[in-house]
Amino acid sequence: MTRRRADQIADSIEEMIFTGQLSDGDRLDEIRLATRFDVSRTPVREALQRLVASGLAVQMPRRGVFVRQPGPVELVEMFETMAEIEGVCARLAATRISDEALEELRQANLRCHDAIASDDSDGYYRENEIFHQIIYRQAGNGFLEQQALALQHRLKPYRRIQLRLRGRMSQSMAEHEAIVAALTDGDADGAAGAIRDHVAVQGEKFRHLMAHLKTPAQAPRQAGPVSGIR
Amino acid sequence: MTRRRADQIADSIEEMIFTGQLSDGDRLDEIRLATRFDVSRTPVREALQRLVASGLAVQMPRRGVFVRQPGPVELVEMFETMAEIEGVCARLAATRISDEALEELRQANLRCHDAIASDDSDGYYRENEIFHQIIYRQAGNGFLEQQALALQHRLKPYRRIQLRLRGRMSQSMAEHEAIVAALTDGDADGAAGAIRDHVAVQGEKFRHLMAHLKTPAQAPRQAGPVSGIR
DNA sequence: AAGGCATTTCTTGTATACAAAATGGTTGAC
DNA sequence: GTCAACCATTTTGTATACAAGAAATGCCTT
Repeated sequence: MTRRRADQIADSIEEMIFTGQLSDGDRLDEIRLATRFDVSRTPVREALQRLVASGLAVQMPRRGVFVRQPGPVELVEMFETMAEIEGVCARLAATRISDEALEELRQANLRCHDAIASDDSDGYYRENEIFHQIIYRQAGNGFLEQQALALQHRLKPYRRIQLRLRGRMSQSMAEHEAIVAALTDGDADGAAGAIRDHVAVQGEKFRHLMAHLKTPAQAPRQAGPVSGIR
Repeated sequence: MTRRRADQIADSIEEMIFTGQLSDGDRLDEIRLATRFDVSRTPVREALQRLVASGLAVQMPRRGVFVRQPGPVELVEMFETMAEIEGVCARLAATRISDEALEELRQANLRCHDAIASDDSDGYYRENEIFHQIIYRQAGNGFLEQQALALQHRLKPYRRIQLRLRGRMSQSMAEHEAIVAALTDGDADGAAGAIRDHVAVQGEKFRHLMAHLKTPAQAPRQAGPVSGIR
């Protein structure tokens, strides 16, 4: 699978948005990006279209493409949606999951545990992601799985932050174990409720962090076309 | 909002895919499409990218873009996902819906009823869509609403078919009323279950139709690059 | 005659050139 | 001094030109 230039550029810009090098309202200047990546405008435009399609940017015809960071309200909505979708996955998985997958879940949990023990935040994050992805897959619905993966990817940068909270990792672990227990019992509603709360609490924690860490003075949604690339 | 040429082309091609003028595996020839729409390759390429992003086509680097009609398995998965997402919307809406929206639902149902009385399949289809969209909105989560709308749009051509089944419209009506009743009572689980079954049965009916109407001999997924545009 | 290799042709991906629209600044009128 | 209209500049959207990789064709060998 040969990767096209435009795809790499899209990933790079996405990374820049995730890491905050580009913030909400910044105009994505085609020419500037083109010189930056040492290509012509064409692949840059294709990359921008991909970002627009995935919701990371918005396009105003004849005006340009602008970074579109979700505000607090939308973030809460996205986390709620994630929680509900994961709930659906768990409910379906409860009746469809294989014994092997259950075992994989327990293994992933063990590795999560190890990561906590060695205070390995990155490691925990990675294994936690795998844990959830196993559940998506065990819902036995490839389309749903893709939707869940897409949303998980989109929320990645925001999920990461709240892991730093004191005790959050071990609390999260306990919730994982409750989820596995419900899935083992084939308790559809129990599993759905458990994972729903598990994800919802992430959103809640994140919301708290946002409110405390920085009060971005409710940055104007319709920010002016100020380029953030220097 | 000025519409760009590329967007119009994307919609046109989407329409061609929906109406079957383009079928699974057909290669979307840039030059042919460009001459057909009397534009250069550039806007055509942008349109194709949009189709790829929305899942209606797949791109094989350096090879081209091909129509990607979901097969029976994926369709079942998509309907199941739609049923679950609508279930989520209903469950959230049960505690959030306004009295005005409840009244709108009843009105939409009345119009559905009229459409059945006058044997107006198109009218029923339209009002039915509105009914569901009200529920999406009343979930009180704009992000979730967008997801639901996107999936509803994607399943449009397949939902339409099964309405032709004898008695399907009146059965569907009855289900609608059960949903409204549950929402009125604030019965979250009841509403979720009702609409989930309501949508799931659509998928089921569709599956039956597929199996009976035409057995397309399981068209090869990796169809050759034969252009379907004459 | 069949199979493999080289060449040719065709298509995608990228760069550049051009057109049209929007922004910004300047000038002029009131 | 302020507001509006006009012009210049910048930027998007589209067309065309060019490069590189893939498929197709034909030739040569066995």
